[in-house]
Amino acid sequence: MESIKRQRIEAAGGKVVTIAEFLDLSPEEMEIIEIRLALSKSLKKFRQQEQLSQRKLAENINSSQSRVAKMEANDPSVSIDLLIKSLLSLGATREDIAAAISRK
Amino acid sequence: MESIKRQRIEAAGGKVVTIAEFLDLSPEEMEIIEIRLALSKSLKKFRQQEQLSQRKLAENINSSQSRVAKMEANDPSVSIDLLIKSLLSLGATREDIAAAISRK
DNA sequence: CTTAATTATGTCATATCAGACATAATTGCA
DNA sequence: TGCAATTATGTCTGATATGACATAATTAAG
Repeated sequence: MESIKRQRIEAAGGKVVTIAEFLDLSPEEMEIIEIRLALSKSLKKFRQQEQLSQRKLAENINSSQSRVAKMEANDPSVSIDLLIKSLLSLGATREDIAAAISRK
Repeated sequence: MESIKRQRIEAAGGKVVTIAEFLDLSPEEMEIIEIRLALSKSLKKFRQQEQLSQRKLAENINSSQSRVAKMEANDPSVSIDLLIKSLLSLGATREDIAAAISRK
C-alpha cells in the first residue's frame, strides 16, 4: 500500500492490516491459498487458450460445469489434486504446473 | 531398459511392457503419480534434514506418525494437498515445491 | 542377543471433497 | 431490447482423505 494512503487511514484512527492478519492465517496457510489461486488462474488461462467452455472441459474430465466454475473461482471445496489433474487434461506439463506454483 | 535385457525377455517369449501399460494408466494419470512420488520423496528429505522423527513431524502438523509414514510411502490415500501443507510446515518454499514437481 | 526408538501397515469413524442438479447471474450478439 | 450461451452459486448424496489407534517390522546402540 502506498504510504500516503496508509498515513491517511491511520490519521483517521484506522488500523492498516494485512489480509493474513485479518483472517488470522499462518504463513503456511497463506502459501497454500496462494498456490491454489495460482493454479486456478492457470487453469482458466489454459481452458481459454483451448477455446473450451467450462461445460466442454467438464465433459473431458468427467466432471460438471459447476465444479469447473468452482475451480476457477478458487472455491475452498476444490482440492489441489483436482486442479492439477484438470490442468494435465488441458495439456499442461509438469513444468507448467511448477511455474504456476513458483510464481510469486 | 537396456536392449540386451529386452532381447533376452522377448527371445524367451515374454512381452516387455511399461508400468503404465501394465496398469493401464493414461499419460495424465502417470504424471499425477510421478508428481506425488516426487513430493513424497522431497518430504522425506526435508524431514531428515530437520532431524525430525515421523512422530515429531506429525505433532507439528497435527497429524499422526502413521499418516506421515503413508505420505513418505506414497500411499494412495494421501492427497497432494497434504503433501504440500506438510512440506511448507517443514520450511519448504514454493520454489522448493515447484522444483520437486518439475523434476523429471 | 535385548531393548528402545523409529518406521510400516491395516483399520475405522469422521471430515472433507466429488459430481450432479437446479437455478441465478452475466455476457455477447442481433 | 431480447435471446442464447456461458458462467456463478447453493445444495445434495456418495466417494475419498483424514487423524487416530493398534500392532508389526525394522533399525540402532549397548
